[in-house]
Amino acid sequence: MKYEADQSFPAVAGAEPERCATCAVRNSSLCGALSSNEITDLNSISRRKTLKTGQIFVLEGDRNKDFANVTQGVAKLMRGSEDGREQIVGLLFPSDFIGGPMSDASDDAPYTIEAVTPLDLCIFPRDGFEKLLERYPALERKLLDRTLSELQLAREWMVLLGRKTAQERVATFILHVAEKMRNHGCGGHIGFDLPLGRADIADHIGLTIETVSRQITQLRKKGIIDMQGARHILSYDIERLRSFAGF
Amino acid sequence: MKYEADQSFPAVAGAEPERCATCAVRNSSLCGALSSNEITDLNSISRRKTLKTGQIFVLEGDRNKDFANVTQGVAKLMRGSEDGREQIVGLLFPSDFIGGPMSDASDDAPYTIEAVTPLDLCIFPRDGFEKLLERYPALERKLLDRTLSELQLAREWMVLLGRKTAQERVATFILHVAEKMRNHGCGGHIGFDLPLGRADIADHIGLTIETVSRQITQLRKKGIIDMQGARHILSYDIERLRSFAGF
DNA sequence: CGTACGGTTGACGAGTGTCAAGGGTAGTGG
DNA sequence: CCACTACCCTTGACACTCGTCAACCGTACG
Repeated sequence: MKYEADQSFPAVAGAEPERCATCAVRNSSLCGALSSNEITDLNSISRRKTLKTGQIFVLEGDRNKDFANVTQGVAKLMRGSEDGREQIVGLLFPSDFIGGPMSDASDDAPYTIEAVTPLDLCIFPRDGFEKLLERYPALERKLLDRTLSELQLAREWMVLLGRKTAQERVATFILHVAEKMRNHGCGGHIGFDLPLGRADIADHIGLTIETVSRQITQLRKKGIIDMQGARHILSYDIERLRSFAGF
Repeated sequence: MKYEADQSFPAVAGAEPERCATCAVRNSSLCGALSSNEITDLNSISRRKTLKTGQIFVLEGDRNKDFANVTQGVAKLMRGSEDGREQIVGLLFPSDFIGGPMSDASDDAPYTIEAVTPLDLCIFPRDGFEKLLERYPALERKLLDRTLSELQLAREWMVLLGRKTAQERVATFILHVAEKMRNHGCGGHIGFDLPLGRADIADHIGLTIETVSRQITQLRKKGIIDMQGARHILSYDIERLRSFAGF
């Protein structure tokens, strides 16, 4: 694990910090709300960090002092119980934002965040970031937009968990990840590597490993999807797959 | 159904509009972010409306042109399929806000909103409200706070739907509503009327009417709760009830 | 080559859904 | 004021999906 903590790049007026200008999520993340000049302020309080697969960014219940952008990789947001039950309540892909100014509660982290692939983060200390939220309304507005989108997604997932069958859950999950990976090749077909193993898929869609495995097998036998190894998924007819995803 | 549409109260400088000053959710709703002077602007674009039980405010898929505050009563936020399956993704209590500036999608309503009790709303046209969001940063900040809280709640519900047993779901639901109704009498006991019938409870916690009914009976027989009629719930030992709610 | 880990498959059982009947309660009309 | 009706809730019997437990397979890695 390497730190590049507290490197602040003194800004040349009008010029954008190098590492922002070359950042993979410069425009798709929250940073897209900021001009080259404005982003200098954000860059000056940021530090980068890389996590290996399985490493934990924050642990449920810990004091959460940092926000972050995901610049590369995938992370899971999860909640667990003592008796071993676990629910993944969200996935974080590049350009997603971690944390929000929680006014209501203590600032304890409500969820554990863990890297499911190698993960690059751009981390901002809480205090500094909140000051910038006040200074730049466009930044706060973009955070609001993102939060609303996540709320809508969480509610779609409530429909999945509350009312869909095992088969529909798996089909919906595949379509969801395909969209997030932006790998749905133009012609209505998809092909990509699942970032999650069977256990994580199960914890995300409210099933067991075995049921997930069986349903994937079913979809294969029906010719809805094709697999190369356990992780690589292919589908040549997204519409057909979508018809298996329920409502 | 009565309208008091487009009554604008010309503001005396420094004075608060009458119907805001006497509003039950003046401080607990989004309006709490605004001073007496500022709220005059919001009042001038607002209109009141009362819905009877079962009436629909917006229908899933319809063009949603209004935002609103709930001033009295309870509404449900739901999503349904053609084949009759239905999931309630949220409940709206007094001081809750309806709608959000959805930047990403079309402005079609993603959910149906229906009154489950007589419902009083304070409605704002979308355009006017969004202008006020820009003019008053405190208003937008409060909307962000609220949205973050709802996101957290939605994710708690994902845990319920994904990993809890029928019994835990019912216990969690009771505790949740008790808290929302702010009727948990000081001494660790609660007593209140459920705003939802069994069918709506079932659609909210991802079960069937029959299973909900059976689990309530179970909790009664175990002495965890007591009931007077089908709607009024009593519990003299919240901690014990909480221990049945899972994690 | 052996071990470990993740994924698959099978047999079985538990928990919840489905179908059906019966009971309470509130509102309506005679 | 009482009976009738309609609706919601409860309860029972049974079916089925999905969870549990266990064995097996394939691949990666030492």
